[in-house]
Amino acid sequence: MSRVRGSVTIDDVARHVGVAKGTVSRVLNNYTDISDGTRKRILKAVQDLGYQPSATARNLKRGRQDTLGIVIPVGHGNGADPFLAEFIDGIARALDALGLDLLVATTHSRDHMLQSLQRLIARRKVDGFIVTRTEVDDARIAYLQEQKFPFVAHGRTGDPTGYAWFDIDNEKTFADGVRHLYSLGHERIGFVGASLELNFAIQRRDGYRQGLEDLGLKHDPSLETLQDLSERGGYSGAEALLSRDLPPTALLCATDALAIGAVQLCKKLGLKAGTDVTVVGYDGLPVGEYLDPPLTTFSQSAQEAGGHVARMLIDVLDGKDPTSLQALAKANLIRRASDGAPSKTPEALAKVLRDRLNDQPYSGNKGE
Amino acid sequence: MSRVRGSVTIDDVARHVGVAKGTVSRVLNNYTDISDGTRKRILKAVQDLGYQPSATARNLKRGRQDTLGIVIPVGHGNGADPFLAEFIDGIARALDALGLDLLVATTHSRDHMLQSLQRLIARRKVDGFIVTRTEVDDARIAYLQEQKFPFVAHGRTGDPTGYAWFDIDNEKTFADGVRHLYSLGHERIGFVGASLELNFAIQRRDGYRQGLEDLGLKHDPSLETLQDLSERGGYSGAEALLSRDLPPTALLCATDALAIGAVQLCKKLGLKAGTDVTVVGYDGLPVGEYLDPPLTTFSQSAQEAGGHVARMLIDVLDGKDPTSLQALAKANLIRRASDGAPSKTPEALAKVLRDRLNDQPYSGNKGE
DNA sequence: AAACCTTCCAAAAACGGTTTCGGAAAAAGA
DNA sequence: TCTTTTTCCGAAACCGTTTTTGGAAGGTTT
Repeated sequence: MSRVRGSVTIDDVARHVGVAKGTVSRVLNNYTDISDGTRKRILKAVQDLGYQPSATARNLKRGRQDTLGIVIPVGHGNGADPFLAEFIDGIARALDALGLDLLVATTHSRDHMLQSLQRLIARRKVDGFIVTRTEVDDARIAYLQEQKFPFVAHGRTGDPTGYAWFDIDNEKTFADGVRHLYSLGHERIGFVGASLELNFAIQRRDGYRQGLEDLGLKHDPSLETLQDLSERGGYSGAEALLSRDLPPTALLCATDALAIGAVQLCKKLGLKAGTDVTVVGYDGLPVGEYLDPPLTTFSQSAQEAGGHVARMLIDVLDGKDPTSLQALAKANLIRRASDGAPSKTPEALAKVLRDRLNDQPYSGNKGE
Repeated sequence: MSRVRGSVTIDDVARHVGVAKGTVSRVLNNYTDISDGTRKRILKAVQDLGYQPSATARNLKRGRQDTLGIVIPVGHGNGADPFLAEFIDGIARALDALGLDLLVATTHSRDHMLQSLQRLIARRKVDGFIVTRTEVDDARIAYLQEQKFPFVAHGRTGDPTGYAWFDIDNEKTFADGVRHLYSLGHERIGFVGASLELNFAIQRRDGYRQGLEDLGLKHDPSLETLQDLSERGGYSGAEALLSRDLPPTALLCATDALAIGAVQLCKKLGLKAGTDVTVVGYDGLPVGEYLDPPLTTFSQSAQEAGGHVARMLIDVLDGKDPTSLQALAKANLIRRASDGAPSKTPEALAKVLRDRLNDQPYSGNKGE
């Protein structure tokens, strides 16, 4: 690869003005020990020549890159996460204001993710990391802590001490979700969750259980199912729960993708979400609005979250104690039309379903 | 911001082995004038010490960053583009294989986009750019060409000569779309397009017109409408077209977002897409599958496109003539359920609509 | 045996900035 | 007027690599 630009360097400026390059540098970095006269002359020359310092040279001397990194896991074949796109936008905006940049690496396996992290650190391409989709026991976080490399996590791990994180209060949100459903009249409330490796999956399930307990509802384990984090998973999960002897009248889902699959199953069974069965998701995906029925969901602003996390990381880099940087945000309920008062008792629902629940295989055309 | 790591440098390795650092460098860069003995000793030391060269120092000397840039426009408040997320993934994967990285900047206005470009170039943070969402008359491309800075465009401009690009054959795809609808039995086919600043908008409209001409169908300008690139735009566009005296029985939409809005309007009018009116989109958004009805659409693999573009840019950096790097890809029809044979003649449809088309305002809850 | 190649590597010079050090000139104090 | 302090800036060191230069040691030719 060729190097293209014979750009103007600090030496050119210095020569042009007739000063030492150190002087130019000092002017540009706002040192005070420069007379007004030379400062002006130098500034003018900089302007005239269109000089911009080379980030590389500066970084070399300063030992800092002015670049933050994010390593994003791209799922097992499923499309890219719409949440992440907005999240990245939020980060990029916050960084832009400070003249920092964002390096994005994608990874497709756990090993590869660690490798990328190592490479970026060892080659000193970034000053810090943003870690997303934390797992209960997260190898990346362990590694970064061990290396004492600055980072901020979006989401917590099983042991959320000793590092900076920003997270949604999943427990509270899902407890609120249960409360909401109860206030609509539901008493048998099912939970379609995700595999417990991801920490938020645990938190959301716990929130669900806590919500039941708060209301004095009995926790029925048969009303809880853990599935793949996909529409397909939501489909199977809903199928499992609705085929119980006494099915739930409402399904609280850990993510919108799961909820979309659940709605899909209802449709197959001739059940209308929002009236026959209530389905609530989480993520606030914009597209939820165009589903039939429009999906009721919990939402956080991914963009705000990104900005927040970015600013936290900058604080860490500025030397703030990571331990003191831990923030919990709230998600808000967006009521659209997939929730409502139960139109049937669980018993009545069971009766309707017994007739229909024969063989209704999943029929999306995504997976295999 | 603190600099954190006192990592091992090439000097450490050299001292450890007892050679000059230049020698270590030559070993690591596969020079041939090193005896097998010292080569082995050095390699071992590198291994033992866990030495990784500093990207910054190397870049400074080589004048190359091993980093590519992408500046992505984030729309006017609408959510992040799901296409871009996959596109970026495709790029990142291709780069990863070569040890390159991707710098992502987001911008929210035209001016700001140029600024970002300038900054990244002047500070020499990237070796080349990937430009997305080309406009007919694209300031970014003009700037990059003027600066002779390497780049590849995803999509063409009005004058697609003199630079490397990768694009979908929009004309052909949309002509095919018309043909498909005609083969289903439609003869009055409407087009819901997007504002003509974006180059693909022109191409798609032209393809629509070409398709009509190929089939000997008369082009009726009143069956063509240009809208904002959003669900809301699709809604208004469909509304406009369906309220013609002799409405179309099929709507070909320039993007999925438009198609989603069009389906939304149909629903409001009590029309079922796929039977009463046919709606076809473009983008292959995964979520289209979960709409009611599942959306028929044209699809290209965003991930493949990203990989392709990345490899093209690397070719450019390797000195290939950009002019010789221009590729046209095909999009494929994904038939789901929003298309079908017309159930009514345009006259019959008009009659049904006259009764219903009173005041059915747009009722999404996104924008206002 | 002198002259000439090779082979291999040390030393030093970049790359383009920032930062430290120190000293000349000007200003202030005695 | 002579010292002391400030103000301002030049010179040089440094960041961690790559690349150029040149030369010592050994092997080949004449």
